[in-house]
Amino acid sequence: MSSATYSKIKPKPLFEIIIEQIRDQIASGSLKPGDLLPAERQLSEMMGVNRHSLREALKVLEFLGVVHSRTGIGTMVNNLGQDILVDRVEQAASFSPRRFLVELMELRQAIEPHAAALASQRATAEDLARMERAMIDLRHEFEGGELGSDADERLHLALAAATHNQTFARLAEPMMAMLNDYRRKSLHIPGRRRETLTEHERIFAAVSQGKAQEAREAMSAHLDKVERMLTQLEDKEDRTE
Amino acid sequence: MSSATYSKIKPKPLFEIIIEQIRDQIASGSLKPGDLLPAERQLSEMMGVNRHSLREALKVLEFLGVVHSRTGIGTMVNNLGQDILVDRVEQAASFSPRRFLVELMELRQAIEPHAAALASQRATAEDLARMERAMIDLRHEFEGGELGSDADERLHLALAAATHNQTFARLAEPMMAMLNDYRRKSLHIPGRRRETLTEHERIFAAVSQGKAQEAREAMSAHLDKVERMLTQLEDKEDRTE
DNA sequence: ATGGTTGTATGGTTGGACCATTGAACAATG
DNA sequence: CATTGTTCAATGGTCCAACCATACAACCAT
Repeated sequence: MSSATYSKIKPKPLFEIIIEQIRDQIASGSLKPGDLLPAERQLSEMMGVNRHSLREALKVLEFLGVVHSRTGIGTMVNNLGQDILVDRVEQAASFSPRRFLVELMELRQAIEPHAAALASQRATAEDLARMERAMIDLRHEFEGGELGSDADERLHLALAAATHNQTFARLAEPMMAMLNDYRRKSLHIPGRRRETLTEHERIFAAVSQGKAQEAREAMSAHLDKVERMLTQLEDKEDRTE
Repeated sequence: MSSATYSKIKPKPLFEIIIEQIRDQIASGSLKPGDLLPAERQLSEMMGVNRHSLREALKVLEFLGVVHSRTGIGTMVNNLGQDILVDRVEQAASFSPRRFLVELMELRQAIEPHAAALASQRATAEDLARMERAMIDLRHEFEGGELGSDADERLHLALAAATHNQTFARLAEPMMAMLNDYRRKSLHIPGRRRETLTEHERIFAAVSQGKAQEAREAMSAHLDKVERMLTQLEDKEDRTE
């Protein structure tokens, strides 16, 4: 057997090449927000591709919000944000089976209580400060009538980071992102914000005091509540469909 | 001036409607990950739109990672959410190769006891049969003087599958695969095989009898032993390096 | 069994056509 | 002069119809 290794041959689809080319033009400043792209017929000829292939690329960019096309006018570069980068993670949940959300919550039930226990043993002063900052923000935003879903996520991520286990931290990030949609909805439920606050306070207290078992149980109880909210929300959506 | 208000009339582009339709099919479970979509020509006719309009939608979904098309085969639904999580675990290995084994074991400590508890509640006769087969093979291979690392891995994977949580099952695969090297080494330690066998028998017994708490503890105890073997082996390698 | 051949279904790409909308230029109207 | 209506060219939106390249299955030849 030969020891030579072979890499997969992957001819890049045309539309992806076109996407990159247009994205580069925007990134390099050749195409500034507000600029009008050349007409499709003209641009496709310049690129040496068919108009359809060009349109496939333009539709992707339009869906991502990078450009927007209007009949009779042309295709314009949006001024929205410099980061043209696509976050697959953000949209992953909405393009996944409903069942996946339930599975994700079960995974949280497995990981986060253990993470809380580890964090209670390993959290540095810096870790605790970051968690406390999220706690303070969460409390303020609730009192101010805001949702506080960002502070919620930051707290969980800070806890994952406090385990000083990079694998935990790297896993927690997409898990939280994929549950973002649902998190925002659940915080609209009456009384849920106050509950959320006390549950998080209990978790943070246990972690900062180094009580591993208490931290594990507090997190587990919190996730039980969250999972109950999830099924409750899903039932409501099913009825309105 | 009239007090009447007018809302902007915005006809949704065809390709966005198509995207939503396909996304709903996936979210509702009508299209499961791994499923093959109808052929473009066929699907476009079913939807009453042109093939090109359908392709504009498919290219967006493909760029987002929801779906992937291959010439001569068709267009298949991806496991976007699960893929992201699996990627994170695999990427973590490249970030901290040295301490990754330790981190991975901590992740197992979090996931597998929970998985064992879930499996004890949900395992079907088929699941138990698959686990038992792995148990029998493990016993036979040990008696025959073989390593039995394959049977070991199969048992853990079968347990993960028995949770009937596909995200657990998918995550277990790379975790087990990356531990394979170490597993073979540890089974060379004198007496380790007999220990492994009794530990696995205890786990299997608890799961097959539906004892969730017992299964959790048995798995946790097993992983404690494994982790101890791991650090022991690492120390030995460090001395010889 | 192994390897080559053929046929068919698939996505990839191209060309061309027509429609709907837009804005500008221009004419018609008061 | 200001307003309104008309025409016209350019643009994106949609559709129809091919042809190419790949993949797989079935069959055949060795």
